[in-house]
Amino acid sequence: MRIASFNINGIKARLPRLLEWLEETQPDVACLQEIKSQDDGFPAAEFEKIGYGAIWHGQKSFNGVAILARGTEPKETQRRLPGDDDDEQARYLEADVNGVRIATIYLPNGNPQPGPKFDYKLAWMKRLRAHAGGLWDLEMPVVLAGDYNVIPRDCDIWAKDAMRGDALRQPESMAAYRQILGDGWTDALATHYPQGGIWTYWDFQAGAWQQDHGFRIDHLLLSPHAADRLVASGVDKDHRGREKPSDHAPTWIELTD
DNA sequence: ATGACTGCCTCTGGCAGA
Repeated sequence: MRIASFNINGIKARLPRLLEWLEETQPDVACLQEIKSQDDGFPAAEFEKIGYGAIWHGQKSFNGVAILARGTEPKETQRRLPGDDDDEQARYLEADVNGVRIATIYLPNGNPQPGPKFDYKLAWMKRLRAHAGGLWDLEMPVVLAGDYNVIPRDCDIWAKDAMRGDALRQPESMAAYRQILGDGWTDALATHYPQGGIWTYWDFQAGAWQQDHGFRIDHLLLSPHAADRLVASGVDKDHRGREKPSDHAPTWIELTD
């Protein structure tokens, strides 16, 4: 079972790239972020045509998440991250697919920091940790897949000192991420690439892609029942180099059936 | 380094992204 996470940065602008990627790599589940579309603009029929069921949680202009499943309909279990009734941002969606609980996560960027946006990021991470605790208690395979907007380690970025003042690399956000791992969640790509050097994001600006100035911010976190089944993981890097790409590359894991 | 790119909705320029 292949489960992928892909921040597509606009589902309308990226539809050709997205359909091409689905047909080429045939993921069983695709967790999407930044669809930047309202619910009624979501191109569900396009996915149905190539055999994917879908659920989505959209928002005008920004954010927005979706889960696609090959040959089945994802069974929605949660539509928003609990813990703040005033939070209107579409950043979380969760479903069961073939016995695996899967969440698509678009964690707040948090810039500029310090400031209210960074406070929102840290509060959101606290809520995520609390909700993950409840999922842990299900004692089923759980995969928390998404754009975490956290660079976990020095070896997860092209230069040790790059992005130093950025919300993606602040001690508080890195510590909050480590805290979730400390609860027992497995960072799949860190397991397979302990030395780092594997990127999931390259900025559109300043020739970052051409110079391979990237970093790793898209993560798949696994509960013990999922981690036991983990056999492979990777990044579909070549899709970042195509025409009109997202600034993120698809990131995936393979679980045994 | 002030910016660089890109998508979105449209106040077609301002905002957000990372």
